[in-house]
Amino acid sequence: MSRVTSPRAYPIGAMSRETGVNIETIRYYEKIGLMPRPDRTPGGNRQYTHDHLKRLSFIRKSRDLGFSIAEIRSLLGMVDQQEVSCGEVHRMTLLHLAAVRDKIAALRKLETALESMAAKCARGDVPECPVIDTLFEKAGA
Amino acid sequence: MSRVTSPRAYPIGAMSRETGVNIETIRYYEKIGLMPRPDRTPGGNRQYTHDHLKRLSFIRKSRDLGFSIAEIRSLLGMVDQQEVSCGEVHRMTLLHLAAVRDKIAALRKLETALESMAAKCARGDVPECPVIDTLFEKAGA
DNA sequence: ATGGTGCCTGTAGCAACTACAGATGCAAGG
DNA sequence: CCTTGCATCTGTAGTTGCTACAGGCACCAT
Repeated sequence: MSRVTSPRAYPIGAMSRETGVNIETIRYYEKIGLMPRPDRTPGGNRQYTHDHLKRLSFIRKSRDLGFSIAEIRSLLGMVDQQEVSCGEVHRMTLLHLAAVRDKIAALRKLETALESMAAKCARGDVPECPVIDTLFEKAGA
Repeated sequence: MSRVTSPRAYPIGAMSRETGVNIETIRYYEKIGLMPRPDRTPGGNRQYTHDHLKRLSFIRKSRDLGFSIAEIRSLLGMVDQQEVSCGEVHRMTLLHLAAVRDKIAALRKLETALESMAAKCARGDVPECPVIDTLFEKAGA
């Protein structure tokens, strides 16, 4: 049995399996320039290296953290130019954090509104529905 | 001076002003069948009634509460058929509430992750950036 | 050689709008 | 009556971040 812990070249399916990014998405990242074009086999199949894998994994993690493609592009841009300004990265992270917190706050308000709407509900199969009424309230009249 | 508190017909701009829904979006709602086609002036301009206004306002509020177009379509469907099942509306509201809570929980995790990443940061203009390192960590190796 | 995956390109679709371009409508002032 | 200028009109394309085909070769094991 051969130990294949770190194969020389990964086909796209392996990349997908390793990172959890789906194949179409990997090709999409290539198309939009987030992932570099890899070498091809004589037949035209993509052959990725371990560096590609690391990069794709970076992208995946960043996406999971809610960074936009544009933000990731900018992070990777710094990495690629080997000019990572940690201050800049920190700034981006805080900006993103603030956006996340805003979203949480907005969703909490929404949660409260939905709760109070649902609480009013008699839940019967009656035509007078407090939820619908609430939505129609002060409808610009 | 004439009191124009409730004009007979609203042009699209008035609808937009009253509801805060922007003009293109109103036309879009018409195209996808959420808003009915209004009468037109001889020249072809849309002329909305107060009922249209109420409906658009309903849509706006529902969107603000995070209901999807599909959900709103279903709510309005019940209204249109004058068969509002309050139990059904209640069920939809709770479902939506659950989705909102899930989103909040996910964002909280994300918040924590971003906080801890940002906290590690020396913030200097150094090439070694803890944030970048974190993102590259365990990159599938 | 052949079978069955795996991979290829290219296009179209999803949500829910937004942003034009280029052409009219309409209402008020002169 | 006519001009001026904002309001609207239609239709198409762009946005974000993918996903889902269709129709066709590549690759590898037997």
